[in-house]
Amino acid sequence: MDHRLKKERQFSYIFKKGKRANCSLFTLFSVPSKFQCYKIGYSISKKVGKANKRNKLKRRLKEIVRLEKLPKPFFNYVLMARPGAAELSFEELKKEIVSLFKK
RNA sequence: UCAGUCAAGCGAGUGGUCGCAGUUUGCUUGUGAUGAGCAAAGUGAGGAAAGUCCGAGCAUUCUAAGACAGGGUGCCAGUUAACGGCUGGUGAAGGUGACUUUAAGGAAAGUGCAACAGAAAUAAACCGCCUAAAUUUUUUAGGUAAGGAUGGAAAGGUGGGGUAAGAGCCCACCGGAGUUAUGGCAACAUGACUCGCUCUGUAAACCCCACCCAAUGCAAGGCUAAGUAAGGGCAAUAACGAAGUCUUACGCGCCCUUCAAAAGCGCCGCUUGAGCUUUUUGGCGACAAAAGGCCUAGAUAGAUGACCACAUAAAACAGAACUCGGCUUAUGCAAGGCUGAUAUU
RNA sequence: GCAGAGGUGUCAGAGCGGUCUAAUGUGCACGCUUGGAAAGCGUGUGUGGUCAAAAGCCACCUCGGGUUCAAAUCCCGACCUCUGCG
Repeated sequence: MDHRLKKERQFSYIFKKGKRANCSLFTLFSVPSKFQCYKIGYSISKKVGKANKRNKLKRRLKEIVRLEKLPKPFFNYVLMARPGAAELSFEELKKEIVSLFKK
């Protein structure tokens, strides 16, 4: 099953209606859905860095989400990164994201 | 040893576990069409993938020819599919040198511009110098571009002769123009002879000359549904058609909306290509030719991450998006050659 | 991915080869006006270096080169910002 969000409309819907959870470098939007499988999208703006930095950050975020099994079923998420997020190491990222999902 | 200069080459290895994206094979299962799931095998970013600055392929615009406008290039020869690139030369400039840089045609086809300063800026008498006359403070007329002052630029330069004072007026050297000989494919170089030689700079100002260029970019464009479909508007020797303008030929009615959403990639274009590599041959070289071997990303919210081990395992700039050839910029290493200085032998 | 536009004092914005590089508005400071303010009027005002200070001089129109006697302006290269195209 594919757990990625891909459509422009879904992103704009979640940004509008979702509940926010903040920390210094990330924002998590969450919205309840009808389906059992969760969906998660990643939004990383150009201010974070150049193409290779954004790519690497996204891969790491995907890896953390996969290993820790954070998202609950019947929910859709968008994880947004702010400038500076690309400078963290893998372990630091892990702490940030886990605490964010607990909120 | 220090300083410099040229610069070949390399730029995250190997094995394992989990995870991601194509390909092939097998099994299961579908659509109007493309497909989807599971398992195994094997593959998976760069020297700049970047900037988008040039040049091509490829695709579309019914088609074709010409003129004007517009744009580009600009020493010579070669190289290439092509180029504004590259290679080898020539001239010029910089550096003690190795070496580096170079938009380097034409100002005698024409036009424009040259602020301020200065007497005068493309033609000249402000001061000065000399001669003559008047007057004896100086003024007037003429000669003169050697000196002063201004400027980025002042009428070829330096020295000597000459002269009332001066002046290519005359001479020597340098510079310039023309003719010619030799060498070179050529740019050009060297020499000889002639001419005393008015004619600033700017063409990265307009322009002239020579050569080249249609425009738009894979978000091009095509396929499935979907084509002689339905509706509306305009028009009759018209209008439309290469997308700036015009002419000629030629073709043909032209334009808009809706039926279709899933679907801003559902599928094709999409990776075998001016491809990579080894050897030999030709060439100073860029490069070319021949023979052998190889198949090496193809995504579409856009595939490479995490952990462990190997003696250490750390590291810059940085991520393909139709594809090539260059240029430019960012950046970690670095063999070796050469130059200058110092020291020792 | 492709195509295009721009960068000038604190801010906005003209100038697009030449006198002293920068009009105008805004902001800021001071003065006049007022019982006090606002508005209005007038004057001044970019940054850095040199200097004890003022005046003067020099440099700076995103940055680095080039053409020219002279460049914010013309040419080349970089950096940054913004816009359009399904």
